[in-house]
Amino acid sequence: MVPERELFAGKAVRAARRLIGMELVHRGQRVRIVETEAYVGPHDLACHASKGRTARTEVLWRGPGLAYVYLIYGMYNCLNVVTGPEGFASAVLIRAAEPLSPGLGDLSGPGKLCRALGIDRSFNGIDLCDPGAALHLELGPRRRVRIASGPRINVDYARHWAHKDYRFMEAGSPFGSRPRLPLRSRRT
DNA sequence: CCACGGATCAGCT
DNA sequence: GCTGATCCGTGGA
Repeated sequence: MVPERELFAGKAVRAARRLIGMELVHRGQRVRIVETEAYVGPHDLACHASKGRTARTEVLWRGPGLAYVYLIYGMYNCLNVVTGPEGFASAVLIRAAEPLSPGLGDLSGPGKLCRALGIDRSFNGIDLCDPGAALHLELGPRRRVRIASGPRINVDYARHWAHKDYRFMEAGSPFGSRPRLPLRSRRT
């Protein structure tokens, strides 16, 4: 079952927490999300929306539940879920997942996850809440997860925004990216 | 037109 | 811990 779009229509931090434990499905391959980062809006210097609306980032303004896929360092793709009320540009980066289908290999990083699932920029704008979409989300089995938080990775340029605890990970998961998060931990 | 830097990763030290 | 690979998006001239 796909998640309600409303789950992503609020603040990015809330969506980032809720995405932990959800599953991504592409061509019959299935993964379980264990790590996310929130990019909370145009005022967040680490959020691509802070640079203004461009052809690349336009999907961030189109509404919650859509995929924002961009190329980083010339060689890796990163998958995000657009969040917030329509017109408030924010998103959640999917950083790592646990493989549920055989043969997927290591998904412990945003670039690796996209490479393993074959996600590239042609998926930009796809509706992740549409069960018929080539790539979509599904609610996993309902289960309580402990979530640890810490600062986002590689956003040192974002001044005080770099220190905010906008990175979330299933506590103790061996499938997250490094560095691990022994930080704050709380049940949701 | 051109220069610069990045929401990464693998491979090394 | 550090570095290079690799190329698009952006901003300035």
